[in-house]
Amino acid sequence: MRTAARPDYSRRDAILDAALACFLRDSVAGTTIDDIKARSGASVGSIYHHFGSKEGIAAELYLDILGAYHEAFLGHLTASSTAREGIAGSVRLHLRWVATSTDRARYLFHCREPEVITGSGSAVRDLNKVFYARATQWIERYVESGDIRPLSPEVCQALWMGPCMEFARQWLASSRRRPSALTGAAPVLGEAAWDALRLR
Amino acid sequence: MRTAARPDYSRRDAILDAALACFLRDSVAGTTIDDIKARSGASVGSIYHHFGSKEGIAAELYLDILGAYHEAFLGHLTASSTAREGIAGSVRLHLRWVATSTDRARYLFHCREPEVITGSGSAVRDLNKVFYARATQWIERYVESGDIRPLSPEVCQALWMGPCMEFARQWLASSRRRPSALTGAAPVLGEAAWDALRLR
Amino acid sequence: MRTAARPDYSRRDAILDAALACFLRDSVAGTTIDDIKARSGASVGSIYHHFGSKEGIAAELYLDILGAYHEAFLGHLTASSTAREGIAGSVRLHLRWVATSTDRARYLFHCREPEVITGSGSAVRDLNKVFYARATQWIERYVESGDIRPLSPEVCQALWMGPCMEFARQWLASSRRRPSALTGAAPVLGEAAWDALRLR
Amino acid sequence: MRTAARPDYSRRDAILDAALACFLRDSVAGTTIDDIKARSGASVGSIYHHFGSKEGIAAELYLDILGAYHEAFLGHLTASSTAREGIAGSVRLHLRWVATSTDRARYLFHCREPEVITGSGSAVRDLNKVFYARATQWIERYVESGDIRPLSPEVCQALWMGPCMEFARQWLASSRRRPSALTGAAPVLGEAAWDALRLR
DNA sequence: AATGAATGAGAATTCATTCAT
DNA sequence: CATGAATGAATTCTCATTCAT
Repeated sequence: MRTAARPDYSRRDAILDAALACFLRDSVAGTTIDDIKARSGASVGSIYHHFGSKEGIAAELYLDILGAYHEAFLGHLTASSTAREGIAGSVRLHLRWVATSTDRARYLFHCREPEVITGSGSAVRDLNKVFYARATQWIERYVESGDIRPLSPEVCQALWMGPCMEFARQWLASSRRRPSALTGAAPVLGEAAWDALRLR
Repeated sequence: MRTAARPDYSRRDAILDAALACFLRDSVAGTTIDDIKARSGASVGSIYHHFGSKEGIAAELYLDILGAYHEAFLGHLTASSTAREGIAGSVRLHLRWVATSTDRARYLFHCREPEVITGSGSAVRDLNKVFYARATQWIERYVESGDIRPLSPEVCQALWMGPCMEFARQWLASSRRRPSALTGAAPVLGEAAWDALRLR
Repeated sequence: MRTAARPDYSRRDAILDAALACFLRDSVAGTTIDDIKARSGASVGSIYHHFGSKEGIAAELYLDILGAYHEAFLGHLTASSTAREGIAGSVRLHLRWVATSTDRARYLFHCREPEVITGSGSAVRDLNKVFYARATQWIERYVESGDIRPLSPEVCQALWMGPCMEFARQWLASSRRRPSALTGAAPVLGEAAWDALRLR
Repeated sequence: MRTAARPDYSRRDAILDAALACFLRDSVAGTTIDDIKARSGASVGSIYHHFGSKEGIAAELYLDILGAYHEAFLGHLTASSTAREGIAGSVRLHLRWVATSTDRARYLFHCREPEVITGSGSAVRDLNKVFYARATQWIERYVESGDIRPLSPEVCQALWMGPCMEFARQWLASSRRRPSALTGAAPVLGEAAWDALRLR
C-alpha cells in the first residue's frame, strides 16, 4: 500500500492509474505488462521493481479500493444515530460513491478476476469477513431494539444492497452515464431498502 | 456429463459441456484449448472446426444460456394472470433456476468475461435489449391498471430482481451450496419484490 | 495432364483455375486448400480426389504451362526459315504470349516456388534440359553458317531473351497492364536481340 | 557467419545472418522461427523483440540488401564521366556484386517472396521508385547530348540490364558457381548493353 | 466422384519475468 | 530507482490430409 510520506504524484501512482485503465478496458488477464508500460510511461523493470508481478498490481488496486469502500461504508453506519438513517444513507453513499469513483467501482464490482487470481483471494476474503461481521453487528442492535426485521444475514444483505447494486450495475453497463441518474435514484432505492428491512 | 451412448449427443455438445466445466474451474482466460480437448475427447482441429476460437466457444455458451434463461423468464411472465404472481413467481423461478442449472448460472452471472470478449458483445446487447423490452411491456400493463407503482424501467428492475440477484450471487460464491437455501429464501424475496413494486 | 476426351469445363478445370488465381494472389505456400475450395466451389475431398496434394496442383499447373510455352517457342523456331526471323520472332512471340496468357506467365516467371517444391523439381529440370538442347541445336546451325556470333550458350541466351524477359517482368509488376505496351515494344526488342546476336 | 569475437556484432546481426542462410536454403515460407533460433543462437523472444515477426525479418533483410545494391549502382553512375563507362561499368558492377555478395543476390533476385509478403511491399516500391527516377535522370543527360538512343525508360532498362540480369539468374540457378564465369562475361555483356543503347 | 467432419503435428506468437547495466 | 534486451515456457491457431458416408 502506498506510504503517506509520498506527497507527490509518483511513478508508482502513474503505474496504478495506467493499470486500472487497462484492466477496465481489457480485463486483468487481457492486459499485458507492455500495455501498462505504454500507458504509464514506466519501463518494464520499473513496474516490476514496484509491484513484483502483474497480479501484484491487480491485487494491490483491488485491496486499496475495497478497503476504502468498506471504510466509507462502515464510517457511515457508525455515524448514523438511527437504523433508518444507516440503511437509507448507506444506499445513498453507495450510489454516490459509484458516481464519484466510477472506474474504481467498475473494477470492484464488475471484475471478478482479482478475487479469483492467486494470492489476493485470501486477503479479500479476510477483508470481507471483517466487513460483514461489523455490518452484521451494527444491524443486530436494531434487530434487538425491534426496528429491523429478524432475517438471516444473507437475506438481509440481499434486501439492503441488492436493489442499489443492481441499479449501479445497469448504470455502469450503460453507455451514457450521467451521475445525476445515480443520485436521483438514491431516495427511492434508499426508502425501498428501509421498507424491506424495517419491522412493520 | 452426458454419456456417449446418446446418439444425438454430438462432438459439438461434448465440447460445449467440457468448456463450461473448464471455464467455471479456471475462468475463460485460464482455460486452455488443451484443457477442453482433454476433457471433451475432441481433437484440437475439431474444436476449431466447430467454434473457430476459444472466444467462439465462450460466446456460444453464453448466448445459449442467456437465451434459455430469457425464454424461461418471459415464459413465466406471459403465463401469469396477476401482477403479483408474475413478480413473485419470477423471483422464485430465478432462484430455482440457479439451484437447478447451477453451473450455467455461475457462468452467466459470475463470469463477466464473456461480455468483455470481443464479438459476443453486440449479440449479448441485442438479446438483452429484446428481453428488457418484453419485460417492460409486460409490467406496463399493470402500471396502467394501477397494480404496480410507476417507476423508471431501471428502478423497477432494480427493486424487482436486485434482491434475488444479490442473494443468488452470495449463494454461488459460498462454498457449501445447499439448493434448499435458495428455494427457502424464495418466499421472503418474492414477497419483498412484490411489496417494493406494488402500489400501496 | 488433362485428357483430350473431356470436352466440357469440368470440376477439375475449375479447381485448376481457382488454384492459379490463388497462387498468384498469395503464392503457393500462402494458399490453403480451403482457399481453393472456396474459390472453386469444390469440396476438400474432391480436390484431393483429383490432385492428391496441394503441391500436386502447383506442379501440374507449372508443368502444363511450361510445356505449352516450350512447345510454342520451339514451334516458332522450327517454322522459321532465317536466323533473323527465328530470333526476332521468338522475342515477339514471348511478349505476345505474356500479353495473352498473363496469369500463366506470371505463374511461370514470377513464382519460383513450384520449381523448388518437392517433386516437381526434377520434372522441371528435365523439361528445361530438353528445351535448351533443342534451342541450342537450332541456333548452332546459324553459328556454323556464319549468321550468328559464336557465343557460350549462357551468354547467347542472356542476349537473346534477357531484354524481353526484363521488359515483361516490369510490365507484369506494373499496375496498369496494357497489352499494347508489350506488343508495341516487340519490334525494338526483337531487333535488339538480333543485333546482339548476329555476326557483323 | 561472422564470429562472435567481433564486438559490434550484435544479436540482431546474428539473427539477420542466420535468417538469410535459412531463407536461401528453405525459402522464407519454409523456414521456421526455430530454424533461425537454432542457427543464430538467439532465443525466440529475442527474435520477436527485434523484428516482430518472421515477415519482419524477411522484409528488413530485403530492404537492407536492396538499399545497398541501389547505393552501389547509383554510386557508380555518378562517378562515371562518360555514358559508355556508366553503362558498361554498371553491368560489370552488377555481375561483380552477384559474384561477391552471392547470397544477398540470390535473396534479392531469386526469391520473389519478400515482395509478396504484406508490409514490405510499399517500402520496396518506394525504394524502387527513387532508384529508377535517379537512374533515368542520369541517362537523360546523355540522351540529350546525343550519346544514347531516345527510348522509353522501360525499354531502356530492358536493353541495359536485361542481359546481365538473365545471365546472373542462370548463374545463380546453376549448381557450380565459379565467380570467374560471371566476371568473364562482363566485357561481352557490358559491350552488348552499350551497343544496344548508344546512338549509331 | 463428392462431401465435410475429424485429426494432430507443427508453427507463429505472446508475455510474464529476470538481470546486467 | 530506472532501463530494456533477453529468455523460453506456454498457447493459440493453422492446415494438409484422411476417411466414413
